[in-house]
Amino acid sequence: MDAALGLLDDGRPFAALGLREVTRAAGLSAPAFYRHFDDMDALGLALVDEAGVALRQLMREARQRVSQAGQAIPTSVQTFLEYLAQRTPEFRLIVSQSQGGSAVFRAAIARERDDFARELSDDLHRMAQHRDRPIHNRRALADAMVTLVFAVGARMLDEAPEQRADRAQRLAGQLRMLQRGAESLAESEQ
Amino acid sequence: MDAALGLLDDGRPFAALGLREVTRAAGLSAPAFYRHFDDMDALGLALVDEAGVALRQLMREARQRVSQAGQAIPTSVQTFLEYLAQRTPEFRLIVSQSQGGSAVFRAAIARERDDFARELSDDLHRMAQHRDRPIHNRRALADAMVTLVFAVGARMLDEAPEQRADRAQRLAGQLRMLQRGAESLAESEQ
DNA sequence: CATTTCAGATAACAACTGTTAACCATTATT
DNA sequence: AATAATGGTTAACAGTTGTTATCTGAAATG
Repeated sequence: MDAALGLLDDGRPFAALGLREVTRAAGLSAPAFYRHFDDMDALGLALVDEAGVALRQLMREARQRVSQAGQAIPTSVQTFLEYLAQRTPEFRLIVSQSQGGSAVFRAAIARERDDFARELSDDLHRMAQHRDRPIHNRRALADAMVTLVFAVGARMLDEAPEQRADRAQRLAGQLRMLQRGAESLAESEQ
Repeated sequence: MDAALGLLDDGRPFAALGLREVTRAAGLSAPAFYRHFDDMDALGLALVDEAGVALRQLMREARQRVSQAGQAIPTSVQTFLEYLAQRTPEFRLIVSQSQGGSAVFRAAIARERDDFARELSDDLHRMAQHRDRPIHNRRALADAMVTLVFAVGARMLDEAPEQRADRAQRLAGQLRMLQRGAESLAESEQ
């Protein structure tokens, strides 16, 4: 699995990886592959699962930090940046497979993403009660936020740290727009 | 070029296409490929260019419709939906290559995307003057909108028309959140 | 009309692909 | 201590890949 991740530098899609190529990178013979996976697809799914676990860990960590330091948006973006630097290959796999994989893959990733959005939606609910500012359409807001974070994260993969910092700051601003907009729409609805 | 697009159904990444495979689908012999392109990369870039042209056409059309019918966000989303249905393979190529291609590809697509965002930003400027509601960070707003539209469009590729309609409606709501948020932030800044 | 360009073809190349069969140590299990 | 399971090996397979050299006919150009 590490060998496969290692081959996914620049935008190399997982589907363009060969079975033999992976075993070669792992220092094994080609038939040894079948001792571990039926298929290249099986390997890919295992990697997506692993990346999902890491993502959930990240989210728990972000929640904890927010509960201590407040500043929900900047803190979360900061945590996300650290995750990105630390788990670059896994995140690369997720974003690349989310649109460059077969149906099974895309379904698996969509599930991870939806989990993420659902939990964020719950967080927003709690925050809204706490701050006493209702939110217009909680689920749509969470969805937009997650979409934005993933898309910006994907673009950051190509960039140097300074550029990443710029983009992160812009991302925080965009998230604030979303949040503010959802609150404002809730008010003018009443 | 049509043959290559035809091979890109489900999430098949362009990088996983073979030269021989493409010529075979086109009803040609393999060496005939070299009469037209140096490389598979050259083919890919040509396709991206073509898709970019279609995208700019779309935008001009959307602008024209908005200037007649008003309703900027719903009209634009509607136009985008039509584009999506009509140019599915090209759009699929764009989203798949935007994260599953080599550096050259990603650069080419990023340029198209930034053009799109810049023109939208100008539109927003004009609209803001017209409506007399200033906007907080025009460029970031346009960027977020484009990001959202592309990401949602990508997810719609897998879906049936009814689901697409739902998602389009949600997208319109999310864009409205962004717009409203940008206006609200501009007000509270003064 | 002669000639060049264009767009195709066939044949052949070495290299690589995924997969299977048969075999071999080491490690666990009974 | 005997047996089974695990994780690896080599050899071989038919197919496929990208690329080159060489040839052919039609179309455009002079």
